Amino acid sequence: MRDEAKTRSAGRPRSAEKDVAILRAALRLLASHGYTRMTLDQVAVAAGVSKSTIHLRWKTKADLVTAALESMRMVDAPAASGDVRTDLVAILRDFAGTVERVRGMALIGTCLAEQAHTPELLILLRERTVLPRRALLREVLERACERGEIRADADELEAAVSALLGPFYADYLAGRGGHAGWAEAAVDLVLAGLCPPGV
Amino acid sequence: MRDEAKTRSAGRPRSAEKDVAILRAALRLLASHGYTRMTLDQVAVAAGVSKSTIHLRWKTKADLVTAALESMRMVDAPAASGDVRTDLVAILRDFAGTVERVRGMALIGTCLAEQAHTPELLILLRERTVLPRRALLREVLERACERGEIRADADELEAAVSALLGPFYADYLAGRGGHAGWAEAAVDLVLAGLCPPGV
Amino acid sequence: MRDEAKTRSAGRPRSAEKDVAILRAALRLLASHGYTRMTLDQVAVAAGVSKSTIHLRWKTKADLVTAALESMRMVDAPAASGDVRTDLVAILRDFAGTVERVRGMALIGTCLAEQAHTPELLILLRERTVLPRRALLREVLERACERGEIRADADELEAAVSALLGPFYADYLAGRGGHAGWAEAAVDLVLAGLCPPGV
Amino acid sequence: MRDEAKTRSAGRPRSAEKDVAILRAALRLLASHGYTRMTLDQVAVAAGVSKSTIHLRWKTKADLVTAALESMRMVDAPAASGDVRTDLVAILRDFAGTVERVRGMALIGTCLAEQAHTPELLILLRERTVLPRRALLREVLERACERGEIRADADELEAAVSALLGPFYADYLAGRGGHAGWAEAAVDLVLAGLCPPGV
DNA sequence: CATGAATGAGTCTTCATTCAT
DNA sequence: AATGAATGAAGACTCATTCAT
Repeated sequence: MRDEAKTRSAGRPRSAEKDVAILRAALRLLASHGYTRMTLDQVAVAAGVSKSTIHLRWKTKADLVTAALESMRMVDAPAASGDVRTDLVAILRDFAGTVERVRGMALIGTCLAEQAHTPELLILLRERTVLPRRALLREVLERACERGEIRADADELEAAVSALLGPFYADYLAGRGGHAGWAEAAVDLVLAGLCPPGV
Repeated sequence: MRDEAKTRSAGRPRSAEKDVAILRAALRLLASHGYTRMTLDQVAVAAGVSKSTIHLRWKTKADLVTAALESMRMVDAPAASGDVRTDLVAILRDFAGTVERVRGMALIGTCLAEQAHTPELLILLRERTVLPRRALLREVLERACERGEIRADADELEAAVSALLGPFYADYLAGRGGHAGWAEAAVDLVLAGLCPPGV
Repeated sequence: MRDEAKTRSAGRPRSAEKDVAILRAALRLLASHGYTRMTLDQVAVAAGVSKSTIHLRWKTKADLVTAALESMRMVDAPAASGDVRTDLVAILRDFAGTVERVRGMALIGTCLAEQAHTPELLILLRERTVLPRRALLREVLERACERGEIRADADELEAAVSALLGPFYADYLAGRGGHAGWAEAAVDLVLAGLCPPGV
Repeated sequence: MRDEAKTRSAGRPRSAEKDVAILRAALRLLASHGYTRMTLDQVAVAAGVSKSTIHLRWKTKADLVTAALESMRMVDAPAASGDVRTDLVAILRDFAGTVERVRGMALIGTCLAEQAHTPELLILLRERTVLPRRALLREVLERACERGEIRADADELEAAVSALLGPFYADYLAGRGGHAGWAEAAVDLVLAGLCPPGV
């Protein structure tokens, strides 16, 4: 008999716990098995629900996976110290940590592999994880620009961001991922390239 | 009556043409559909052979794909001009061209996605394509080192190679892949970082 | 506070409008999709109620369909002119019209197809539609008998009724259903066969 | 190494026994369960093959059922005696016997019920069973026409055929199917209607 | 009463792999 | 050697039915 702003729709309310349980399970299985190998059965068992409960929320497997990717949250930005180098390194380390924690490379792999068949996956991954992380880095660089510590136009800033993140991917593919000091090396290289000539 | 490494057993010899046709078809389909979505039927049809003919040569699907990856050939190194910058840019451009031509990012994606299930894939990809390309780049850098144009130890050289290739991956994931000038920007950044202080 | 046959239990009375909406929807979907293909979801949507509301009234799908068939109403008998031929033709035409309007042949088909699994269906269809229609025809014939216009015993009358209706089914199955004049031809044939020898 | 007219295609030949076993099983199950209730599992078990073996021959369930219907063979025409009445009765009795033996009414029911969803079914049933039977009846009538025993144009002949077969369907639906003498009654009625006036 | 959520059994179809010719 | 048949083990999705609000 409560008449709140949001009028409760009739019937049994949909369990929010199950929502997140399903999405989490899907995301984890997606990373560990890949899109095609991940089965709805696995997700259902892992989430502790019936397969039909999944289908009640998402019509198809692609819908579920899409939603799972959409639900992905970037970890919060590391605290800014004000020092360019420190901040960039912090972001890159957090990035590497997150990728490792969520099996990010496998996730990226699935999205790349499915590009021809389910292009939404890569698009979503990009919007939810890649671009936000890049924005973080660019912001630090922009502020340094304003302070006159570095000099670069918009295009050069994008290139700098790619130069910061890129080595991580290249290292991973070369089998030398996770080696210490990669972040510092990348930051130093970029900052050296962007330092105003006179300094 | 060729006497090659493989000892010939009695009966009709296996057709070498079919070998390469199968491998080529597998590689192409692997890149376009991904490991799990690629079916042996598709490969058989594309190669113009029967499914059994494939199994006659490779016991399982994983074996076939492994072989296909093994058979992958790096394109020949671009001609060296002697100028560091020119040579590095040429290698990176050839790299980007090859990746695009063979749908390399999808191929990489499949190998990453299958890492938990079929780790040989990524290992093979690394050995056959990633590492050789890196060797090309490192060689150019090493020669420049010998000439005194740049200064770096072994570790720094590896890092430099990752800094050269990395932006390509980062750009791709950010949705800004294939934009002009990326190779030059990467090379300039790296060379700036490696130039001897006095110069 | 209606006091009908069905004893009212406490609480909100079941909506009679929903009853008929559900039954109507069920009947229509039964004819267009067949028993097994008709889903309760479709019925619920078509009737504008929830699936549970259906189950509240009828325990199972078979029960619902049975009730729907039971609720089927024969269209009223065409006005009798007193002339045998005219009246028979009128009944047959009305029959053909009804069958077409309610997709009767598909409905009959479902009942026949389900005979092994849900025999009530055919029984109900028979009682509610087939037999009443036959009674109409027999009545006309009986009156003609009393007037001495034709001569036949009970068995022969039943046979005559089958001879009147049968061509419709045979034509339908032969793909020549709905052709003009079938009713007249059937009536003429039957009347010719039943005419007293002396006439 | 036989070079016969039909060059044996390579590989293991497809088992003809399995072909007919599958088709027979499908037809039987179609009649007893109806199209939608019949499952490929049932067919596979009944035919003693694996489900995949069915799919190897027919892409979909509809294809299988269609093929089963196509494979249906009319029983051979009863021997002709030359006497119109005798021959017509013989055909009708054979018809009734066949319908009973193969659960024909259920089969017809399925085809009618599926009309909206799989119209091929009814079309096939018509071509394979209904029309051939009608042709048999019409032929007898036509010969009688030629001998001058009856008189009718093409349209009237078709109507006569429907008048012969129709009572069977009408009786069945009325619940009085299979009663003795129906065939004779139908034949007598039709012959009476077609006899030349002067006789 | 009425609704929407939740479920388990079931169905078609796909596919890597093994057999028979 | 090469082919096509045959198979068993899944997997996505549907649906009648039961629960909880």
